[in-house]
Amino acid sequence: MEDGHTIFDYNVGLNDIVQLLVRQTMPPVSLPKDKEGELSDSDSGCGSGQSESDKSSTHGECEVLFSAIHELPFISLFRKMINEFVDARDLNMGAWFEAKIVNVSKTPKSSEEGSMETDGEEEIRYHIKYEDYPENGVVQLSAKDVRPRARTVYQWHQLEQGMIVMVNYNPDEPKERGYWYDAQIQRKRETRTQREIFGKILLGDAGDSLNDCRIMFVNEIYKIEEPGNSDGSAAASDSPLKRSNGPECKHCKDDPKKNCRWCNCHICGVKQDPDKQLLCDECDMAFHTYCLNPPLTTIPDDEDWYCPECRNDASEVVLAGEKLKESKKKAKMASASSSSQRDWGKGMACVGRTKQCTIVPSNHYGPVPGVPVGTLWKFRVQVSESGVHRPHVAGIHGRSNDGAYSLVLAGGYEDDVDDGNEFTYTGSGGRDLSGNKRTAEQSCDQKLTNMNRALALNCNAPVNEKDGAEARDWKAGKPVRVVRSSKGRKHSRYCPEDGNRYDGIYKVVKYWPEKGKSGFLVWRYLLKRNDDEPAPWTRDGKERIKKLGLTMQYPEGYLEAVAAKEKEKENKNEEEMTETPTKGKRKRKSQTEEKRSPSKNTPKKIKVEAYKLTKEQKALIKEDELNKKLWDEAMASLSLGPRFLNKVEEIFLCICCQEVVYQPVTTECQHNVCRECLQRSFKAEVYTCPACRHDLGKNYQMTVNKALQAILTQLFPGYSSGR
DNA sequence: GGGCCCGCAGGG
DNA sequence: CCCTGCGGGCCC
Repeated sequence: MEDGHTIFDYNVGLNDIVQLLVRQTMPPVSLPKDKEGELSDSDSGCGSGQSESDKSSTHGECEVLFSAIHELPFISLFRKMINEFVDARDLNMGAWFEAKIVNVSKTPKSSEEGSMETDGEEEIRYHIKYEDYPENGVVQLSAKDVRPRARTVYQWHQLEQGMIVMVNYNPDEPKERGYWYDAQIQRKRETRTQREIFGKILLGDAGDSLNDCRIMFVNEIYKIEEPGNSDGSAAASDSPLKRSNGPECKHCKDDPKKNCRWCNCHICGVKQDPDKQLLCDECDMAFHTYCLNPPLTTIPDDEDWYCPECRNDASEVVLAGEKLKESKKKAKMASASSSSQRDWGKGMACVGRTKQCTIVPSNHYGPVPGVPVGTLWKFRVQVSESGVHRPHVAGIHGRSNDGAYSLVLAGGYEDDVDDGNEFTYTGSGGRDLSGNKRTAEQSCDQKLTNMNRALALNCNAPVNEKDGAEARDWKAGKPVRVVRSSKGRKHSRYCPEDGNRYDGIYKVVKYWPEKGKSGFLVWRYLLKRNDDEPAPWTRDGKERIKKLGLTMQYPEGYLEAVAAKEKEKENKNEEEMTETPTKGKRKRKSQTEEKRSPSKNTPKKIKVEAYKLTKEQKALIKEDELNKKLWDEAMASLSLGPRFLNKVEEIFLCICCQEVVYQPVTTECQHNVCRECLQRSFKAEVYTCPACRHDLGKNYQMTVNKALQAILTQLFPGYSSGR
């Protein structure tokens, strides 16, 4: 994002997924005042195990390179250094390569604020050329990344634990020859047949370090040359024997006869015409100009070139301050051509979910654990979030080859009758929804497809798409969760006065096609209640609702937002009132004010019946000794009644998948993670606890906490299905 | 109070 | 990807 722009400038909406990269601020380039201090920096790998006093003793007997530079006139220093053989670090890999100094320059050290003010400090830049990579040209490096060429190979007996040396290592293929890295020796072992050295590979600024790496080439371990501590200038001016690196290409092992799509043309792999191979600036793969489609006759002039796989369509890129491109889907929607100026971003008409029910899968039959009969939500979107009825608008939720999981009674069809324990319901379809509508007049016959077929499958009888069917044993049919909406109140006295209420489980007794009032064929269903939990309109049901403290649920922040709006309105009214004081009419309390007060007070006023654990559940909790602390915390919430389960869900949420832990592994650092999630982490070579980054070790034994799994399955029956 | 029509979620 | 839909807020 550009400075001064907000998420809104990019038209990012609720629930959009965006990818953000934190922009790196360039670290200030600095040169410590004391050169010695810099060289003893353990990260640079220099110093090779010398004591501090040893290091300072080198001062004074230095040769030109790396000596107390600012004491010499710069020009003479420059002359003496040029053409010296050095090892230079590749800042990306952290490995050292043979190089030659071609120039030395002094640049003022820039201070942290980026001002060009110099405080007398200057930085020496070495301009070097890698011997084996002439194509890299001249590279500028600071002093810590350049040092005298290594020339002393250690004898086996000279190697000791703790020493810092230069070794050949291949991080990708540890048994193969690789590049030259600094390493600290961690272990040395000798058997009759083998000599083993294990070390910590030091990557300098390119990365951390790699622990416990087996060094394959123990006869080629080099001493790191001390700056200025050489046996005369010969060593620095004669080219020492070249060290051998691993093959450049790990795919073809540099075999010139093998075609290779990695180190040569990515399309044909043929090792010819290197001058006609273009390098992609993104993936670094090479491409023959003539292998491209269409082929290029000349090398393009552009500074950057991207291969067909990496090239971005410029018209798809969103620039700073530009709005996101409309999706193809949205472009096709009727709204695209509409000239409506309405702001659909406000209110509950078009909001997306902010939560998702994960304790049961979307194709779950039966009650949702933790949601008792009588639960009341203001908006359909909340019912969706709860998992009781997932579609935002649709009346039936189901799958045409499985069955229906839930439905909403909202009086959408006037044919329907409802006497609470039994109701008739009309299927969906048969309407012309063109013009981006969600509902319309019945304008053609309904078919027993989609949700209509789904609901038919709940009936305990073979499906009949022509005549319908009646259940042999209606209670044996698949259960349907039923929600009644206040919108149905005009036809049914069983619907709530406000909002949407979960009324329990019903079953399909029969279904049949008939001519509706519209004159078109509709599918009709008879459903009958089959739930042990008392219905909300019964005396028992009302009592239970009271006991459980079930009150209207509003979306987070909704009441506050409405109250603020109301206040604004009243302020306006107030002004008008003062202008006409004679009317003196007492203002009616606003509707929302009336609603808010009872719901706010309920937790205190009405004592909620505590959640009751069965004996077995209690025993299982006790058995889960590893999580005693967490269970103690959860048990303190038993008094919340059904909300106890929300607490448990929160406590045992897997930090990786954000669902209740499944086949949980309880780590030694007291966190619970799904075994699968932890395995995924290990596969990515991250061996730490996902919750706290405590190191678990590569060989960590993942033991599923069986007691925890058992109790969670009891509390959330069915939560593990589909995982 | 009723018509209009939007985004969203979900199935197919 | 397309199709479907017993919501819901704003405007007339």
